[in-house]
Amino acid sequence: MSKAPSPTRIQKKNRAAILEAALEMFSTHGFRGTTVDQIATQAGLSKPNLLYYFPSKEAIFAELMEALLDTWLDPLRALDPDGEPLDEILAYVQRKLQMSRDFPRESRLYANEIVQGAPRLGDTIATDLKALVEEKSALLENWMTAGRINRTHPKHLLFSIWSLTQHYADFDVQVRTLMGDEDPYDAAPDYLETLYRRMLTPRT
Amino acid sequence: MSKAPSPTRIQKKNRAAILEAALEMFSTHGFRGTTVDQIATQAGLSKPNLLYYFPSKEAIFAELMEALLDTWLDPLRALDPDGEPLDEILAYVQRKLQMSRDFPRESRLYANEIVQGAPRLGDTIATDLKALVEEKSALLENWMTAGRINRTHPKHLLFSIWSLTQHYADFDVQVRTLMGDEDPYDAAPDYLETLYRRMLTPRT
DNA sequence: CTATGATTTGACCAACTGGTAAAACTCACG
DNA sequence: CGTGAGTTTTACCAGTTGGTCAAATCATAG
Repeated sequence: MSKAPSPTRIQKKNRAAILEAALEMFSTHGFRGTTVDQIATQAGLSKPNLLYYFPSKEAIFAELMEALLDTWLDPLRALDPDGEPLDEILAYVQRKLQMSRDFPRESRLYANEIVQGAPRLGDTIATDLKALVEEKSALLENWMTAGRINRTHPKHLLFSIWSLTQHYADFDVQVRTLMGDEDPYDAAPDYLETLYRRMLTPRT
Repeated sequence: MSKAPSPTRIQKKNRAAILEAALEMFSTHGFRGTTVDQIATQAGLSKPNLLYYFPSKEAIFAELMEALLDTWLDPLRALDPDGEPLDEILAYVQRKLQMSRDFPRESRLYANEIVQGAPRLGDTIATDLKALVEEKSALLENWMTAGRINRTHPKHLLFSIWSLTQHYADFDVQVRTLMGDEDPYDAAPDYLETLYRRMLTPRT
């Protein structure tokens, strides 16, 4: 069996600092646009020192991506089959919007990766994400068939939720430039709630 | 006055080939992720030969961006104050969706730039785009005040249109992976039309 | 054909980048 | 305090990259 060497206090601190710095840099400059030196400096280390903690630039990115995906799908997983459909969906939208506000860098890291064709992520999308999406769109389909929400295309519904919420993180610069003083997140929750309520409330 | 040397046949052909190749590479690998050699090869030229037509990698990118922005805003410019509000908006949505289908690389190029903080575009957004957005959101505001469409936040309305339509180009890999055989653009027009119709049709 | 400007190429370079090796230092623990 | 593992630094390297330059080649008007 492989012995897991328990990390020292310094290891824990430095690995965390590196991942934090890497998230900052990768999310704004992309993988190729980020240098190991930049990450090291941002983390307060020298380049060889950083490479003492991670074997390569790729390894840092990979670890970041893995952690990201795990938390990224949580809001969707939480969509409860036993809840009230409209409430469940609206709550999902708000959770997703909250993630854009709280973890914009993670959102941009993901966006960067997908826009460039998901070169380091393709498999995970095709398996984990795909499975989850199939499960949840079947659930949406059932709710529609039962007449509990308006009929529409379940997958496009999911895409629209992702796109609308992540837009506030991914296009943050543009959104803020165009909104001036007004904080985008002041009106966004209301806007999205209204949108999906009108979209999905069953016609009586 | 500066004399504009009229481009030869070869110049026209090669400059076009370079811009086409650069669009392909920049949109999938980003600025830093693309090498001049890659662009040259893709365009069927040698690297020094490419640099005979453009002074630098930056210059290629800049020319691409300028051309992009011009066409990118056309659909919004076409929003007609004298048209029937709901029809105008729905038509705008479809035009934008059509652009995602026809020019996905341009959409991804733009997305790449914005996600990374618009380092080479900041000014244009703050001036040209901002002016256009102010004008059109005032128009939307008027339509709402006149009760011709449901009241909502005009800028968030615009953001939502951009995000929903561009998502199909920017996240193309993810969308197609999750939809399997089904072509996303089969159902997308209908989905978006329904969404905005329900969202905006005035309550009688 | 030929001269002249337009185009293309091969050789090259300096800066940068990811990564390595080994020496030097630090720190916890007996 | 001493000692060995854990940590950090200095020096370095090989490959890549954006870009230059002068020579070679090509196209075409006269």
